[in-house]
Amino acid sequence: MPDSVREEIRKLHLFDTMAEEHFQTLMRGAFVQTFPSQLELITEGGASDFLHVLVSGSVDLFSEWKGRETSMVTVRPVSTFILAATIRDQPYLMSARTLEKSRIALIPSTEVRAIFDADSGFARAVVTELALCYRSAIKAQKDLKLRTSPERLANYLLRAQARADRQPEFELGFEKRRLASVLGMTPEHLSRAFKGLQPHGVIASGTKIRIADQAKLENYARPNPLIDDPNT
Amino acid sequence: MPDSVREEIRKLHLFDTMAEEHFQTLMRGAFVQTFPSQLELITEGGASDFLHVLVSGSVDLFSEWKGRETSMVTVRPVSTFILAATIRDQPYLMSARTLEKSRIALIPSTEVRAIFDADSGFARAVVTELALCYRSAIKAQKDLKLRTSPERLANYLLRAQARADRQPEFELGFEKRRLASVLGMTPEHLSRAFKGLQPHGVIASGTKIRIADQAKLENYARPNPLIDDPNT
DNA sequence: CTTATATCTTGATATTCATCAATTTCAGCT
DNA sequence: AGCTGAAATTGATGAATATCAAGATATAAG
Repeated sequence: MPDSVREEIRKLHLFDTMAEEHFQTLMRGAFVQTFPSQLELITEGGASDFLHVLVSGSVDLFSEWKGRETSMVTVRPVSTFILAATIRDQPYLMSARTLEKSRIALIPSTEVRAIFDADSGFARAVVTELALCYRSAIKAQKDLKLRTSPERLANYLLRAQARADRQPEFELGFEKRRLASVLGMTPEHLSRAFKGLQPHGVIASGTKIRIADQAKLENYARPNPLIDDPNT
Repeated sequence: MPDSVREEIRKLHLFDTMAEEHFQTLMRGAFVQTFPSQLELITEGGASDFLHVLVSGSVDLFSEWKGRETSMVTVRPVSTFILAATIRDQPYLMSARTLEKSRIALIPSTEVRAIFDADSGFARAVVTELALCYRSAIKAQKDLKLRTSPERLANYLLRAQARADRQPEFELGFEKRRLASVLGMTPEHLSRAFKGLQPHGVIASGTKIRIADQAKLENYARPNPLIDDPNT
C-alpha cells in the first residue's frame, strides 16, 4: 500500500483516533486495487469479507428486487462503505459498482472486527460513523415519504449547490439516469421535473445547473435541516 | 425505579453486558413515567436530553414536513428509541407519540454518553444496536423504492405473520390509518390494496388477518431476507 | 342499549408517475 | 470533422396513487 494512500485513509474520522499500532495491523492486511468503470465490486447478499475504502473515483450502491433496480447512494472519496455489514458480520444489503475507474482499499473484515474489540478509540469512531449513516438513511426515508419527486429534485439541487460551495452555477457531476434512480423516479420523469423547476429559478443545460433565482427555488423546495443537512 | 422495570431494561441487549456499576449509575439518574395515549413525547428538531426505553405500551415515531406527516416506525416493548441522537448529541430526526398508555424509562443523555466512554462492553452493544438500526433503515428504503404499495402491504403481512409465530390467522394490532402511513400510502388506497390481495390468499376482516393461501401470497409478495428479515 | 364520534370503506375523479416509441443531443472514437 | 452508440428529451398513453365526498362500521361514553 503506497504511503500517500495510507495517509489519506488515516485521515478519515474512522481511523484518525486509533492507536498507530492498530492502524498498522489493519494496513498490513489491507491492499489497494484499481478497478475499471462499471465493475460490480460486491453483490447484495454476499458475505462481508472486506471493509472498502474508496480512495479515488466513485461508487454506486444499489439494490435489486424482482428484476427492478434502484440506486441507493453514491459514494465519493475518501470514505468507507458497508461498515455495518462488516462490523455485524452479516451479508451486504446493497451491491456496489464503480461509476468510473476507481482506487479502492480493501481491509479484511475479520481484522476490522478484531481491532474494533481491541481499540476503544476505533470503537468510538465506528459508533460515530454508524450513527451518521443511520441518520442519513432516516433522512433519505423522510425525503422519499414526505416529498413529491419534483420536490425531491429541488432539494437535491440545493444540497448539490451547498456541496459546490453555494455557487449559483455548478456541475451535476452525475448521469441523469442515475440521479433519477437515486431520487426514485424514471429518467423521463426527471427530465420533466427539470422543466417544471424552470419557473422556480432553475436553469439546467446538460450537466450544468444554474440557480438563477435562489429565493424562488428555496421557497418552492422548503429545505429542512432535519432532512437536507448532512451534518445535522 | 421499580426493580421489575430495572430487570427488564437490564435484559436488553444494549445493557446486558455492561458493568453492573455502570448500569447502576445509569439507573440512578433515570426515572420511569407513565404517559397517556396520544401524548407527544419528543418533537423532531429538539435536543436529545434522554434516551428513552419503552417498557410497556407502544410508541409511534413520525416526521413532518410542509404540513404532511408520515409514520416511520412503531416501537414495541421492551426497546430503546432515539439512540443515535443521544449518542451523537444531535437533534431528534423524528417525533414520538404514545399510541396507547405507555410506561417509559428516561435515561439522561449526558450519562449515557459518559458511560459510553467508560464502558467498552456498553460501547460495543451500542455499535450492534446502531448497526441494526441502520440496516433496518436501509431495508425500509429498499421496500419503499423497489415495491409498489400492494407489494409492500403483502410483505408487511408476511412479516406480521412471522412475528405472530407464523400462525395463519393473527391480529393486525394497529390502526389501519397508521399502517397506511407506515407503508407510505393513504388509508383509502390501503383499503383497496387489501381487496387486491384477496385473490392472493389474504382474508382481512377488521383487524383480523387470515392468510388463507400461504403459497399464493408468498408467490405474489416474493419476500426477500435482505428486505424483510429483521435479523439479517 | 343507544347515541356520538372516529375509523374504515366505497365510488367518482384528479394527479402523479411510469411506460413505450420516436427523435434529438451528447460523448467518445477514429 | 464525421461516425457511432448511449443518453436525454419529447409526445402519447396507461397505470398507480391521491383526493374528495358519501356511506358503512366499528368503538367508546353515557
